[in-house]
Amino acid sequence: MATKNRVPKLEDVAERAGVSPATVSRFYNNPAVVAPSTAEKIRKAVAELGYVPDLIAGGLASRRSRLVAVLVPEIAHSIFNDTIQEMVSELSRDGLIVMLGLTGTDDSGMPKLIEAALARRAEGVILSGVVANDALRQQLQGRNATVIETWGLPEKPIDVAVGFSHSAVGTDLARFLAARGYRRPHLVVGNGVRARMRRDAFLREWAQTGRRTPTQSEVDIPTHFGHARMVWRHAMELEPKPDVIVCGSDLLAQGLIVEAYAAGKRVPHDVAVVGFGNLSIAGEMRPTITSVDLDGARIGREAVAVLRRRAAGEKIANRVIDIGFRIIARESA
Amino acid sequence: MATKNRVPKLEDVAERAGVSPATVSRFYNNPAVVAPSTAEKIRKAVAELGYVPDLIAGGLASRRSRLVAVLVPEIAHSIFNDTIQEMVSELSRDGLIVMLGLTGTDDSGMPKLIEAALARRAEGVILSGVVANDALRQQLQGRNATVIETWGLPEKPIDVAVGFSHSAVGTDLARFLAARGYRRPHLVVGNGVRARMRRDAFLREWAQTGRRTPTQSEVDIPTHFGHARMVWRHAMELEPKPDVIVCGSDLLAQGLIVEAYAAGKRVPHDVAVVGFGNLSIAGEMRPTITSVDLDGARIGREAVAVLRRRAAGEKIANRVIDIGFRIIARESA
DNA sequence: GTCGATAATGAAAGCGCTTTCATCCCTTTC
DNA sequence: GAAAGGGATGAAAGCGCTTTCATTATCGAC
Repeated sequence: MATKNRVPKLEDVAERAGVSPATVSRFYNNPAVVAPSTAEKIRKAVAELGYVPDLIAGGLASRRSRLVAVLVPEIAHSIFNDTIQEMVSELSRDGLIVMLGLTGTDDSGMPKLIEAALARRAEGVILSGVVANDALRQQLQGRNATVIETWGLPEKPIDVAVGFSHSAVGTDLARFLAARGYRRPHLVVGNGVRARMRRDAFLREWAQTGRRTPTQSEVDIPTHFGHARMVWRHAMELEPKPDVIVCGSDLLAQGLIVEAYAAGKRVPHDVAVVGFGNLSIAGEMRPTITSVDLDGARIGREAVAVLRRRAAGEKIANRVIDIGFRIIARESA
Repeated sequence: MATKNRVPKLEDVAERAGVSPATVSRFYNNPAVVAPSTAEKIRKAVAELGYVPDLIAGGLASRRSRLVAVLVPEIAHSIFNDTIQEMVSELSRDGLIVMLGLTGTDDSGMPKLIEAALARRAEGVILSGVVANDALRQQLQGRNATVIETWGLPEKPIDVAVGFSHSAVGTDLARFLAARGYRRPHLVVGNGVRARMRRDAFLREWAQTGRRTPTQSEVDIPTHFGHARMVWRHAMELEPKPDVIVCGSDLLAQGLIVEAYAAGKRVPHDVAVVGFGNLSIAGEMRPTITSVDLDGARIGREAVAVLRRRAAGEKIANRVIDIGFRIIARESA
């Protein structure tokens, strides 16, 4: 309101406060060095003018974008949401903003989004999943952005990775179910890299014990509630019937329980079900759902922690951070 | 790889292609005016150098940030996710990036995030919900950013609003249930402005017909699956028992159906349930859930359409866009 | 009182682009 | 064949900050 029709700039504040632009800049970026009385004058001028610093100009001059790109396949039904939630909250605490990019479940949007992130000179790029494409790896390499791959544990990360071993999940799940006495698991496998890694490890482990090969259904990712009808029908047609259905997500597991109810069957009495992800519904469903707990929020926290250490100039010794997982035994299996 | 240890800039491309920097800039921003042969030389130089334009510098010079801020309360369980999904996809098609901000369910993070958005000279600020705080309205006003309030229909929008009338939902729901012959609705009300608007309108309409006042439970927002146990218990203790439970979200409705199953009751035979939001599960649950369809994706599309029209210099005649809603009658009520 | 150290500030040169204005060189047109 | 028009390009002045380096003021120590 003070000035007419013009967004006030640093210079205007400086003039009004009777100091040089350099001092106003310091007031924002290095307040410790400006004298309290001067700071007060500046604060007053800022308030009167309604000045908001232009971080675009600032970013150009300081070569710091204060921007972190977070790229995920999708957000509508996503298991990544806890991770995103945590990252966005944490980053904004540091004055960083996040650019959200949706790559599509097939990651086809990735190249353009990475280019967009680099074009904005993002200080960090956080990807869900491991980048397989070599050209992309190249492009990400050698920029001065921290690149964090999440939800997987690549042998050679582009830069840093935070996740857990999908193979280990498959193996442990096989052991867990064998130990509980299940004989005929049916695997519901999402058509994505990670789901297949779990499946393969499961099959490998299961074969070790000389049992017969589990049956399988394939579903599109993200697997969700609505897939349950088809999976249920398929599973119930099998002969012999499976005694446990291993799902790629808790939502699908929940859906199967509902199908069971609707069909007058009981979980786990007639068939057991195990989920994946340990979403809040897993503990809230009736029966509660046995699931694999992943702590998505922790992935977010660790990723941000890496960014912070980089910003502080620390070397990152451990470039592959395994946050592990836990199989949570509940009522459904 | 071509240059050692230095991110190539526009000038480097120009030099390598044997043209002036201005021409390279035009190659990106106004390709129609550069001669095909020149364009080819530039393309080659760009590829060899691995050049990526610096949009921060570009933004400063052109006064276009190509950034829009999307501010929502939370993302982990959010009904806004379809809207966000749609907006992000659409915007990135236009070469715009989105800054995602989480304001918290009480919107306490809003001021800082708005400041952050303005500091980046965001071209658009999309808020979920209507802004009540006057200081914030002021701050948003008069910048040259398009401000879009969503999911509500304020009388006086800050700039543009895209949403639907929560009061109308309440009224229609009351009529709908009355027409179906229900007598004793129990309302589950989230402790937020919008839920209360629906509740108040429902009560008003219900009172019109001279029926007795519905019972209520209050729950925290976002309302979700896990609230169902408590709500179910509460509802079943009422005397006389409600014949229909009206929920603030489909997830809660789904939870109630599961509680009913677990208690050996049937929906809608023993008690009916209606949801809100028409998430995909509403149509997939057994029984399918009667719900209020809102088309969150459409809100996203309309918001982006407004941004596009502004960018094209059009005047926005209709500043309050009502996308309406539909009550979808299904099995649960 | 003088000297050196320290704290606070200012002057000015960029940061890597965009865009206006001017220039040059071909086509057309009569 | 000259004038007019238009297409393609270049030169140069910023965009609004940050940051280095220099300068001035202040203070304690001798």
